[in-house]
Amino acid sequence: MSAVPPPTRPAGRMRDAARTQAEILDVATQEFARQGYDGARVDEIAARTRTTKRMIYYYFGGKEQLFTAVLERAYAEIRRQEQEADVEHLEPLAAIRRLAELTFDHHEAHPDFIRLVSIENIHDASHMAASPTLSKLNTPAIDVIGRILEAGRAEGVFTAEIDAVDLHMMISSFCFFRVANRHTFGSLFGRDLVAGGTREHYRRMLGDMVIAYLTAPPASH
Amino acid sequence: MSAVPPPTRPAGRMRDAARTQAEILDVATQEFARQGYDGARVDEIAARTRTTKRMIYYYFGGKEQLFTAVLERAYAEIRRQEQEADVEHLEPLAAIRRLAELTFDHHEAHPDFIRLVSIENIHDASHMAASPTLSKLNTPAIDVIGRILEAGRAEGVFTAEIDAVDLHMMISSFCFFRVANRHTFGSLFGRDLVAGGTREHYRRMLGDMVIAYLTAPPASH
DNA sequence: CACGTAATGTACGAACTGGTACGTTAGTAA
DNA sequence: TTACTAACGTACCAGTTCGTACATTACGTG
Repeated sequence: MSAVPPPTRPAGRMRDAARTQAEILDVATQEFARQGYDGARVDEIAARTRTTKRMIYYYFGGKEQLFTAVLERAYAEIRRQEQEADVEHLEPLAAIRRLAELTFDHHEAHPDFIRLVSIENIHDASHMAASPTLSKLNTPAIDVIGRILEAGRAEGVFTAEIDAVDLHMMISSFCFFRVANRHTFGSLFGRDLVAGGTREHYRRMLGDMVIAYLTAPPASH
Repeated sequence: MSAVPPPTRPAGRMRDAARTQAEILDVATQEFARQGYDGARVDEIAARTRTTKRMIYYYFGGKEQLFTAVLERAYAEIRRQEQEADVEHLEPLAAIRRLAELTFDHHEAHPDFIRLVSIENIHDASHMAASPTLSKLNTPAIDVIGRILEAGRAEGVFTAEIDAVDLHMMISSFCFFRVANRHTFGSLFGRDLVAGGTREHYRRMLGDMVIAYLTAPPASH
């Protein structure tokens, strides 16, 4: 019978500022996403870390700044993935559908991020407003959409008069709602929007919706 | 110089259970919507009431049950308004557009309700799940959409194969996102989705989107 | 190998927060 | 009028929660 082994640290340096900070951010992201800003506990975040609460204040200053740091890292990751998206070599119709699908997949793959955004909206985006990093965040996705829209209109396949930001909003709202509101929606209508087999169904619905809007005969507007 | 007058009660009975409960629910709705569940303070709710904290526990039992009661009343009000909607005398196309507009207007008019739903989703709809009132809530809007869809297909104007719940989701997602995410969206893209002059713009966009989807030529699906 | 500093751990406190024990009063029915 | 109960108020507590003072140690540098 061996005693419970003491919690082993990952090999390497015992003191590693970068790793400690990253670990705190990882745990804090989970904790904030699951419990909300006020629901999350600094002690709980610390306990789930290899280090102590002292380090949270040492590196981040406080709960508020920790949450801001969590948001900043989450958005940075989004932007990174957005820049990887390569759809501009496609025909405008295919490009838009592909972009919508990438947005769709991204929302489904990052429910914690969706929750953080919901939480930040409950707080009137006060952390974002106070963060130079976040308020000056440029979003490459908008430029991509803008160029596709331009190409599509030049070719005559897009009839709708909509700009890039609004189209991005249309796509995001569908993807965001499906993930963010799945609990109340499921409870009210008995339908799990994120259930296994439904993914392709909603993915196609989104693409069809966006394409239908962009290509609708002008009469119906 | 007269002293500050003691807080005068509204005329009538001094002790009125129904009025006290309603007042607590009013304040609690505001407080929960603005601060979130964990951010809201029972003491603060009580302080903003004509009565004391003791009454909250007397009538509702605790913070958790108070939040559930707030949710129940908010959803009851929604259902009441849904039942007033009278669109089935219209042509299918006009009926759907009108229904979408009513949903749109309702979301814009009740931002507190939107926030409560966001908050409840952060908590995985646990209060709804525990409330018999809320989990057995039937939603007349779905039946209305179902009948309009049927009529529209019978007339041949609707080509899309979509059921009532999914169409409701499509409409709700647009309306919900616009209100719920206006803060982060505004911060990121510098566009206020709920600004004064933009209402008609987004209202039309929603209607066009839904109609375009429902009437799109089958080839594009 | 000494030494300075960044990095870390321990212990603790002040304020807050949900909840309750206990006492009081307005309204009502007989 | 009297007596009873629903409705209400005050004071308080126990546990929690963010934050910090102080001590300590690993690690790079010369």
